[in-house]
Amino acid sequence: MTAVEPRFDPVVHAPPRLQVCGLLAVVETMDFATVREQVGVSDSVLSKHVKQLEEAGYVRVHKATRASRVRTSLSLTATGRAAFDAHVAELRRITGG
Amino acid sequence: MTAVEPRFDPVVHAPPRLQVCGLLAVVETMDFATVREQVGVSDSVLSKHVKQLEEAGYVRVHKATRASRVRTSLSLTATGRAAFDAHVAELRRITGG
DNA sequence: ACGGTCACTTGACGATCTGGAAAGCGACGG
DNA sequence: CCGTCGCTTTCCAGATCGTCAAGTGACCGT
Repeated sequence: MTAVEPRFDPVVHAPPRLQVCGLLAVVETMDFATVREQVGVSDSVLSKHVKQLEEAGYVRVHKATRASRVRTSLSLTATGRAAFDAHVAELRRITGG
Repeated sequence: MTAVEPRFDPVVHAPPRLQVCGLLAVVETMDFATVREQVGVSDSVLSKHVKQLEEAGYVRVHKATRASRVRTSLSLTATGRAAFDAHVAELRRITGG
């Protein structure tokens, strides 16, 4: 529905969020903790970036009880994938991909 | 798995500077005015970004009198090209390219 | 039931970064 | 001289960022 024209998306472009999107782009879902380790940031930092991605409608946050603990898992929404793809396309264009 | 450590270069990563580097990467030299038009920013903004790239040793600024006017032309230094290439490689890695 | 721990979340805060507007500046051209 | 061109610099106000500390809710051991 929402036409995603290739352009710079500041929500996606910030390094930590670009990494999160990049990780989520190749899997169906990834645990909060795993993303945090891969990105190499603190809980609070990841939490804040995830919140921004969530508010932009790019990431879905799912909480489920696993191993007697509430674990948070993240996944890209269709909108998020579109935004990420568009942004990557734009990056390639700019960087002479 | 060890946490992936992204070597983002903040000097190159900012949108306007990424664009400047992208432009300069495919030509030997480009006029200040042409870069300004391509990037779509004001004189002052471009000037400030160019200054940062220059201080990082990524861009060389050359002033020459042409048509009775001092024209400024920009070009990537070897260091700048290396930094840009490395950054683009990092972007591709992160974005799954 | 109660304190402690886990897995995040939120708030406070200082530091950094940006772009726009406008004044500055050196080199011509009239 | 004075004005214009082509940037440069300064001032400013807003946005963003990461750190640290405190907060929240669920669950576990005692």
